[in-house]
Amino acid sequence: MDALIEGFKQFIKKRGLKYTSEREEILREILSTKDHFDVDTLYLQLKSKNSKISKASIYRTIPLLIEGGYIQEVYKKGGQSYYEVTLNKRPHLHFICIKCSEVKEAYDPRLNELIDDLERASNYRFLTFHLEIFGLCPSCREGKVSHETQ
Amino acid sequence: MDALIEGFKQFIKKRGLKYTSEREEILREILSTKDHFDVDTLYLQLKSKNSKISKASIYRTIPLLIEGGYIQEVYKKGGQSYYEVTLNKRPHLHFICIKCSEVKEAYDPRLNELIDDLERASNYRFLTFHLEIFGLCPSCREGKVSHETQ
DNA sequence: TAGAAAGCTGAAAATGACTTGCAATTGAGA
DNA sequence: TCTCAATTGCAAGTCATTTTCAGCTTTCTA
Ligand SMILES: [Mn+2]
Ligand SMILES: [Mn+2]
Ligand SMILES: [Zn+2]
Ligand SMILES: [Zn+2]
Repeated sequence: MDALIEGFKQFIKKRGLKYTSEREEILREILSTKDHFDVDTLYLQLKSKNSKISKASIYRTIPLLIEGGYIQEVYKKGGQSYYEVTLNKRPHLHFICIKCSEVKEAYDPRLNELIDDLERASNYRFLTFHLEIFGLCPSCREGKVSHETQ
Repeated sequence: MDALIEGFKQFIKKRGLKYTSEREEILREILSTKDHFDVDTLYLQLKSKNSKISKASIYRTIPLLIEGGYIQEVYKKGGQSYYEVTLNKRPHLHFICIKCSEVKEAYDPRLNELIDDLERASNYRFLTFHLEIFGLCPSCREGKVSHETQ
């Protein structure tokens, strides 16, 4: 249906890999997710739709999706990696509340400028970056007790 | 000997904790380290000096040192956390080569300005941040075509 | 300064995210 | 349809970090 899905199929085939229903299903589920996601959440989402896909397959598919440019790892929290769909996303930073674990995105053109400048001024080749700011979100700084907690 | 060590002792006692030789030894070793370090390296360093301190104690002491402002977690690499002494360090970013794993620090006042601005413009309380840039270091980008993946 | 309660410590077991081995299954070209 | 390498689910394995627990210090008090 989607040009994106078709592109993924071509990407997979071009690499001499097999285009499986599992791989497509995983990509479709990810594309339907607007938020950041981790493997466990994705697994449960698929399971709730009666999918039989295993976590192992998700773990094996994620590197492919990253190499294909479909998703990116965007931050780590509580020992797990979180990802998001790359499409329609510009580089941005993540604020992580150390109390309630809420994550919020923020964009600032100065960040991209800064990173571009740093790359130009160096002999490095920059590929991606993570900017994670840790602190207290508005409600948690109010000394409220959070019920969501980790 | 050091005012820093004495300050740590006060910090520990003020919290109603016990000031043990292990805690002091760990702090001393960390202060003698100029570079970034991880738990394993620190453990082996201590061991090579005939210290009997266990990894468990290191893992238990690190949060205290962070809360006391003596060290900070500065990035994660290969599934491990890396730390550095906070003293005499300004906030900075880390460039991580995805090929050789080399890590290099970089400072840019614009980064701090940006972060300060973002905090002022929000209702968040910022405590720390990690800016990790992933890419290829000068020697690794020299097209030594690698088949070693990544 | 002895004695006891509260904290600590090392060693080992437990955790939890992620990876890997393997036998059965499936995709894709012939 | 046949063939076989790639892929999958499951279970076992890794590995950093956490936790359990019994013995050992630190502190406080009498
Ligand atoms: Mn994001
Ligand atoms: Mn640093
Ligand atoms: Zn919060
Ligand atoms: Zn390199």
